[in-house]
Amino acid sequence: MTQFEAAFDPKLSERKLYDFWMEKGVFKASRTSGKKPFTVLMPPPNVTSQLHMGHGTGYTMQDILVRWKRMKGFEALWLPGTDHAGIATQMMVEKSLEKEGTSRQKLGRVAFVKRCQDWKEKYGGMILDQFRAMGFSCDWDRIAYTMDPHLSHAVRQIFVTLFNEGLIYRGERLVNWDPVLQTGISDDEVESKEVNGHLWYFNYPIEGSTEFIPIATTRPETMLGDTAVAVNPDDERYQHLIGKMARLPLANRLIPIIADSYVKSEFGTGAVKITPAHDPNDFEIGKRHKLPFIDIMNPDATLNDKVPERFRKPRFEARKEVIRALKELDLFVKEESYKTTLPHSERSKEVIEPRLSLQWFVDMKKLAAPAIDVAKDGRLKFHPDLWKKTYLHWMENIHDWNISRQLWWGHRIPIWYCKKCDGHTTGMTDPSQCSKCRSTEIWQDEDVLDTWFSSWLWPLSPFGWPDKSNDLEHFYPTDVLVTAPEIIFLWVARMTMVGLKTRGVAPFHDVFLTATVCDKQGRKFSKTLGNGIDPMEVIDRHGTDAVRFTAVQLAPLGGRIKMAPEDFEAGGRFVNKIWNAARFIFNYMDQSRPLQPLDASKLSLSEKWLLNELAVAAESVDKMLHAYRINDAVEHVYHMIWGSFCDWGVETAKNALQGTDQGEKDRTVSVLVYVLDALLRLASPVMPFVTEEIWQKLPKHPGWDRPVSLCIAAYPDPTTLPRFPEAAAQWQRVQDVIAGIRSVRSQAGVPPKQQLEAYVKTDTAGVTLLKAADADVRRLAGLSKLETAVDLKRPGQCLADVGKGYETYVPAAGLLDVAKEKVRLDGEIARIGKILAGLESKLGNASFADRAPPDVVEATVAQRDNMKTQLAGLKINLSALAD
RNA sequence: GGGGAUAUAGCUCAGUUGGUUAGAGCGCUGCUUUCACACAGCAGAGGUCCACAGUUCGAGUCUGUGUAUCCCCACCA
Repeated sequence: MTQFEAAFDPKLSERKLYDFWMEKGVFKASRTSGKKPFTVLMPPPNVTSQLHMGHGTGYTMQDILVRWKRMKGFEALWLPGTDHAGIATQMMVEKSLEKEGTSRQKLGRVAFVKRCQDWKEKYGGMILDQFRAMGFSCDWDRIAYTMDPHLSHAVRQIFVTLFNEGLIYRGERLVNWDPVLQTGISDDEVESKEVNGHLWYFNYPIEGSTEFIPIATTRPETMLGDTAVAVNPDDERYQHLIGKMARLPLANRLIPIIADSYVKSEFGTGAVKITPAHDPNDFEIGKRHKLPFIDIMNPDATLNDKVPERFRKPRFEARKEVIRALKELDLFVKEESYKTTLPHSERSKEVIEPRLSLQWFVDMKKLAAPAIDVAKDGRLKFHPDLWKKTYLHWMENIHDWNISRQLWWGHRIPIWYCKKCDGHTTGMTDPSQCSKCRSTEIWQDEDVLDTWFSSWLWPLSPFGWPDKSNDLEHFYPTDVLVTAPEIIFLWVARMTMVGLKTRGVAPFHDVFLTATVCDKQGRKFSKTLGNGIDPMEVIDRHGTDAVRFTAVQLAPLGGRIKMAPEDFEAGGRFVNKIWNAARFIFNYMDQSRPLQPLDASKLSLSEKWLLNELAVAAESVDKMLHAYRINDAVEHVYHMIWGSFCDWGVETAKNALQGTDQGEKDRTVSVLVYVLDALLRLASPVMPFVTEEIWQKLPKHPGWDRPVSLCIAAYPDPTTLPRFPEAAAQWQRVQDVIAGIRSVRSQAGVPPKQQLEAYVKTDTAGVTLLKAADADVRRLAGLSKLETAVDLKRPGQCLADVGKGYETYVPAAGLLDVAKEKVRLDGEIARIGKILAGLESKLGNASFADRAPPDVVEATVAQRDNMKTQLAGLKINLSALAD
């Protein structure tokens, strides 16, 4: 006899079952199974990261989809992996070096890269262990890492391909320079933040005149790199100065006063200092007017030797020094408070310094065009749809992508420069001579590639691209990508572009953007706020199934998820409920008698209703999952199990189970097990552990398949599940009567234990139904006696419930509080009266009958009549109270 | 500055193409410790669906305006 413990122990069960799944290889995807593939790419987490509730929720959604498809008979592949996370990892390693009192410079490149690898080996696996704890059903045999040899090979291939097509080029540009990390970063790694700054006003003397030109700036220190002052060509105040020279204070250089329509006369003084090497706008103006570019900063954002010694300090100190110096010269005019938005580095949080440097770029325009098309014509869909606009907006205004990073951790740029000529050499193997002049004096670029330049190949490289592997042919394109909206540009858009470029097909047809997980105040989880929830901690407390269930139940399509640690209690209760329902059924199961197949001719009304509910629920779940409305699907599972199965199905079964008829007992258990089996299947993708634990104890039901694990058992198919719509509607009527009696009982303060008698006046069909369900009604409503008739005479003193198609009387001598009952009936009469009045006036409106569709009018009439009957019934009962 | 989203019960949210008496979970109140489960059962209270105007026989649902909150994008020194 199978043991059924009094309570489900997640800790014990989870480890055991995950090992069991691994051992049986149920998550492995095979190319040769003949099944249709369903492929999902796991967005590779950074090797450095820890599992947080964002992963917890987003990845659980993926797991649900994958498990669901697997059970539906697809060859489901969920591909796991990690990302080397260039900047993040390098930052972590540098920090730990700093603690040791050393630095990457002291260590040297080779040793430093080794340290990064060690770091990855040590900490890289932690998040994956946490994924196992979450029960994720990925194919671990296929795990990929962006620095794996064959993935690195793919990176090199795409670089070489794009370079040869002229889509990768080197240029001196103003890039977003992170002075802390000392590398350029892409536009997408920059975040604008509003800061309280100042606007300072200075005077620049005009050469050969006593006049001054006043300028305003938020960054006085950059004036040392000014190479012009610009005014609007139509600005009358400055017409006479255009073409003259100003003497740049402190630097003591002559700079021209130029006219450019970029300048807004109404802002500041209408005259702008131009620093082409340190401001993106000034850079453009500098190019237009062929101005000199003077770079006055070192990589760490201290001012360099292009400026007088006094100012060679960190940029913000230099700023103060410049102001002080201008005051000394009496050129300082005034200071105003000013709110402005400044670019900050996403990683180091430091203010970005626009810096002139030589970088490698990808020309994105050509790559973007097909990626725009697929989104527009629906080959690529977004869920929720509104993200399509965001995607298209970015694609249509795409900037070239700076892919070089002045880091050591990453894929080194496969370009060799020549000492003899200006040749750039690349190729799939390291060259030994310059491709242009054949010189052997060549050296490789010191920089590495942006991490995203490897992650954009995620739909390709793990499957073996650029080789034409069977895996690639089989699993590409993948099906759905589930990820956070923050990385639509960084990742989703770029994967789409490179997928189309290399394969001609978008790498997925659906993109599901997850909601952001926030605390109850709607603030994003952040380390500094300390408002985050540690998934491992809540798993420890409530179990993985509870965490998975709660996380996805709270997650609507898009938007925000407000989450608190105590929310997971709800999931825990649900797990407990399922466990106990199963345990109850087990108590009545006799292992010596085999389960019977479903026999529709022998089913009771309530059983037909329950089976019908199951079919309806399975259909809803299927529909919701297809639409990626995972929270709604989970909600349906919850209501089916708790509301329909436990509250009604199991309760009504108790009559037979606790009765004496052994045949009826066996038959009832068989029906319950059939439904339970289906429900475990239905819930398995969401709560894989508790469902498997129960399912393994369950004897095989002849109505179901029995593979080694529930994870690969057939998902309930709404098209083949039996349905009994008529019986379901009939049982609904019985439920109404039961609910009415319970309500009356509760309002009269009669304890549940106290048996009552009830008399129901109803139509012929109702009488037949209630007679058939006599035992059920008596049990569920707590009756010692139930009498039904069409022409039932109202007993004397009684409580009454008047509903649709029936009137119930409960003799209440000694129970009845006349005053209270009168208040209740008055309330009911008022409520029904109001509804009736509304319906009457609707029907009285001539244009309603005229214009509303006939079925609506018909329904309204029927409802009006129903209300009329109910109202009359209530009034009779009210007057009878006087008896 | 541009674009987008949201506003429904104390809280978090459902509410499909306009059409029966606007729903759920949590919380709250009352009754019940009946042998699956008190992590439970049963019953109940609680909503002028942000405001105003409009379209319509009919609006939580469609349109406009306003208000509030949030997000994304953007080079005004």
